[in-house]
Amino acid sequence: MAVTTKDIARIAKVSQSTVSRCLNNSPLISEKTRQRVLKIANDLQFEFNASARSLSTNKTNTIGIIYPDDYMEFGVNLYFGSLHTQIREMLEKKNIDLIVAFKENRYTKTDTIRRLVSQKKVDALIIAISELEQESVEFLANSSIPYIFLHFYQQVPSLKSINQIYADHLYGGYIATEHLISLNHKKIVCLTSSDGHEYHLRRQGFKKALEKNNLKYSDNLFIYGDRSFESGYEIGYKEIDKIKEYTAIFVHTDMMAFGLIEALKEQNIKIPEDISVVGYDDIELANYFRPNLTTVHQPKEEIALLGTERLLELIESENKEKSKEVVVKPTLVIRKSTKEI
Amino acid sequence: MAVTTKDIARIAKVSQSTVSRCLNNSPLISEKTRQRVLKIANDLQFEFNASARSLSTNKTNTIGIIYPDDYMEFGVNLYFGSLHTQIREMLEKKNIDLIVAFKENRYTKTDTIRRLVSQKKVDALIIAISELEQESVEFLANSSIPYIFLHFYQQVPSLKSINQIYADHLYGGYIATEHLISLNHKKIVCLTSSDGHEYHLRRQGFKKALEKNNLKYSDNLFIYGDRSFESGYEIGYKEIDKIKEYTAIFVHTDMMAFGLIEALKEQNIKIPEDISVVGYDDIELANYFRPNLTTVHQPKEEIALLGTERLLELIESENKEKSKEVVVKPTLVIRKSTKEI
DNA sequence: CTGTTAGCGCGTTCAG
DNA sequence: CTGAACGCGCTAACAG
Repeated sequence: MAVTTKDIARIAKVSQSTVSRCLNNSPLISEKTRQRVLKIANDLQFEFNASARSLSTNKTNTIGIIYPDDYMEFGVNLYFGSLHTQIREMLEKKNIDLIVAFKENRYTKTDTIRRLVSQKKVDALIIAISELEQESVEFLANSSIPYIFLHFYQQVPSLKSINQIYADHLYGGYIATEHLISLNHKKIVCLTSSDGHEYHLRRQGFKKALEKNNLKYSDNLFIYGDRSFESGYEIGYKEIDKIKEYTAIFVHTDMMAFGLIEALKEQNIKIPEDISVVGYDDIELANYFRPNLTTVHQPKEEIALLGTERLLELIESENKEKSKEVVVKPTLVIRKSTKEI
Repeated sequence: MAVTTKDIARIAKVSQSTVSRCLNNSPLISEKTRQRVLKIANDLQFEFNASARSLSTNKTNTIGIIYPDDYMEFGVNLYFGSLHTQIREMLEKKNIDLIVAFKENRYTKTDTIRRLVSQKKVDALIIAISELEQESVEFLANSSIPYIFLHFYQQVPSLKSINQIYADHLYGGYIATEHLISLNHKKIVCLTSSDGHEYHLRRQGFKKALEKNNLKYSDNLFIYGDRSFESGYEIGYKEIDKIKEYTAIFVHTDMMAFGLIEALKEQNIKIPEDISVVGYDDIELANYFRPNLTTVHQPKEEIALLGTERLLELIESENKEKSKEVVVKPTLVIRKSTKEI
């Protein structure tokens, strides 16, 4: 049987409330009884009953994180892995547990965010998905729970502003393209994805760079894939004629870039001699594939760090009104898949 | 403010316990009041307060999973990704939340398993690490909480047996080696890891296959790395002279195999023409790297499935006495990195 | 079928 | 400084 404060009280011959005070470092306790009680608690390996404590303090010491449904898909997983590491690190320091979840239960079709909050299972929520129904966003905004969006960048008109931190994808698209242009490439094509607002922004960055450099822009410059290795590979064959007309290609996910490169290699097209390739994400794999991929580094560590910091601040300060948006800039990592012409 | 059963009771003009009964599908409630109460609860988007409920039922509807500390390292992450997917799937059906944790808090140096159990934060525990202090194992065995070890295969002498499910690594080592032998390879070397009991077993399987086929075995046939891509790559250079003496190499992790292959390619050694390579793990990446890797498939989906199934069974049946060990066999996936000579 | 009561383990007044 | 008493929200006897 688990040991309770009552048990300790009986053994120490004090009241249960005294035990509670000792264990919570209340100042109004004599040093002597504190020592005695602490010793007993220690000997018995006492731990508070989390439910009871939560019930009376209204704090669970648990936070929830909502991951995208395709979290476990290859590539996505890689992307979030390092984010998760950062978050873990910070929570560990505060001894906060982490419930991982997805926005919807696929069987019962219930909204997990709403459930976790309403059930008071978590003290705060990290939303690590980039798209969320307005309804859920409003629910959160109207609830009293602290939350932070990582990777969210859509305005919800009915709300002034929400706590969020995200990368500047337009800028990422811009610097990738600028890099190619600086290497004298003038014929640049783009492999992107039709779903996901971030890809839209990356396309805009691409366009902006072209226009700034007086290169001709057209919607025709986009080839659409689904972000996966397989998709890149397939397009490397299907669209080979089109791709051959260009000297450089900007691919909107590293995984697609790897697939594409593989297909091109198989068709005896050399990277970067025949065509330069820039990826996006900078997943760890970019170091392993040959040629090492030049890519846009997503500042995931920074996002996780700043986001979690902010969240902990919100939890502790009870000062939930001030909402804050932070935009962080991606950077370009130049490796071996791009070359001057 | 959150709505409680008391609020509903007030509105419905019944007692709080009636509300509780309705919401818990108690048979002793008239259809009429049930409908009325349910409607109100629904309109108010009522959810039970998890802490209060746990406190009185002694169930949290949350289970914990303990991952290895290097979870986020590349490769390990990949390995556990698909395991996680399976687990999620099953828990979702039962509407059980998942707390992910590591066995020790690196800051406070406290034992997470003990804490989660003692605090009663979880109803059950999945231990997805392959090594654990005997002390913790005993703690679990003596606690009344259901738990299951995935990937554990060490006997704890003081205990009769524990709930565990694991892959047969000796067999895995055996079939990989047998495959090479069946392709007429007689000079086979092995790239393994010194830490981790599973690698020891894989080496034993290797030895067994050699001996069964009357091939000379010696401890000299082992090269030791640290399981990473980098390690495989480095060894591909450092040990090149040794490796060249063999026609096949059995590498104990896919990631090391990829690193090794890369290094060999750079030295103009062709796979599989010059040397056949068999990996171990069958991570998804094995489909992407060229040549596609022949490897031993870890039955991770099966482990996750059987393990979680068993755990849910334990939770529901309260029948925790019967412990059970399940061993699952890995299989060989033949791709392009091995060749007959 | 329904209401009343006690209790889960802990924090927190309120007295002393 | 300490103890008695109450409440957090819910389930589970026990009476009717």
